[in-house]
Amino acid sequence: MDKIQEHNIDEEIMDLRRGPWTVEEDFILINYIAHHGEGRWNSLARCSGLKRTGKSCRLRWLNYLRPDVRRGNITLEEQLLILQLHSHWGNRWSKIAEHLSGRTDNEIKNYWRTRVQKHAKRLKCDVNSKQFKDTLRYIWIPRLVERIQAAKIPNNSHNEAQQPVLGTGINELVPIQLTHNNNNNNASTGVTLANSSVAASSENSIGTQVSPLSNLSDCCYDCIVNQISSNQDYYQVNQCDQLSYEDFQAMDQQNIQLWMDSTEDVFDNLCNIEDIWSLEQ
DNA sequence: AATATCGACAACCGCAATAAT
DNA sequence: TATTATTGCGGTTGTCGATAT
Repeated sequence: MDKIQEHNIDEEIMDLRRGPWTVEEDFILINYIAHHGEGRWNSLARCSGLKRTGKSCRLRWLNYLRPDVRRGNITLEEQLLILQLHSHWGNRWSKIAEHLSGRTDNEIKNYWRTRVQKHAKRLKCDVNSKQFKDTLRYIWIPRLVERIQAAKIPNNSHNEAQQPVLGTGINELVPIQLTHNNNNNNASTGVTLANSSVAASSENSIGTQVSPLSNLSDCCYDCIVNQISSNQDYYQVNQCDQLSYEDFQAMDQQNIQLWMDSTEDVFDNLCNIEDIWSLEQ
């Protein structure tokens, strides 16, 4: 008899329930934990009267019922953190979740799969590919930073605070404007991160007021898709002047401080990414 | 109005690490 | 020390509501 059969028979004998939790079950679980504390999930499952596995009880509590669990839309700041932490740690969801107060690993994992991976598909590249990672790093993340900054500016006619939470991040993509003095891969490689006054402009070419989202979506997104899918180096200014991966690395070294300086306020209430990483060393 | 498809999220599963015996 | 039970993690699947056809 294989393991799966054995497992199913065990569940039948114990008459275990599966699938979505009912309000009554939630109530029982909350009450039990209120009186006995959390942990010892198997004995909790046995003693509480719930016809669930200990695993199932634990998951329900941690991902849904726990009082400090934060639910709802992922904020821009959280998106930024997730992208940055994922670039460092990969799919270590629980580790990433440690740094997003109230968010569960499951929620972050779902966010990544439904939002981020979806856009990798649209860009026709693998989510783990260098192409996509670079897109995140040099387009999506800086764009998020811009939007966070914009949302913090009071009385701004383009104030995005009215819409601080997005269902998706890629719609805010705009091409980063790079300047590039390619003198044989020396340190002269330069970059100008997209200027929010230009890139986040809410006017289109004919001066019509449009939402920051709509003016970015189709034209710019298609531009990115076309360029990346046709395997051109997107990060070029002069037509024959392409940036290599090494250029990217050098660029990052040179401009990371600039970028951090320009986004200093953004991180007021966030953990310092570098600190987090160094603590993990 | 009925059906199909999609997206978001909840829940399950297998496995590995750790704790308890 | 070996065995068993428990816990936690990451990948995957299932469910359900919204939207498109």
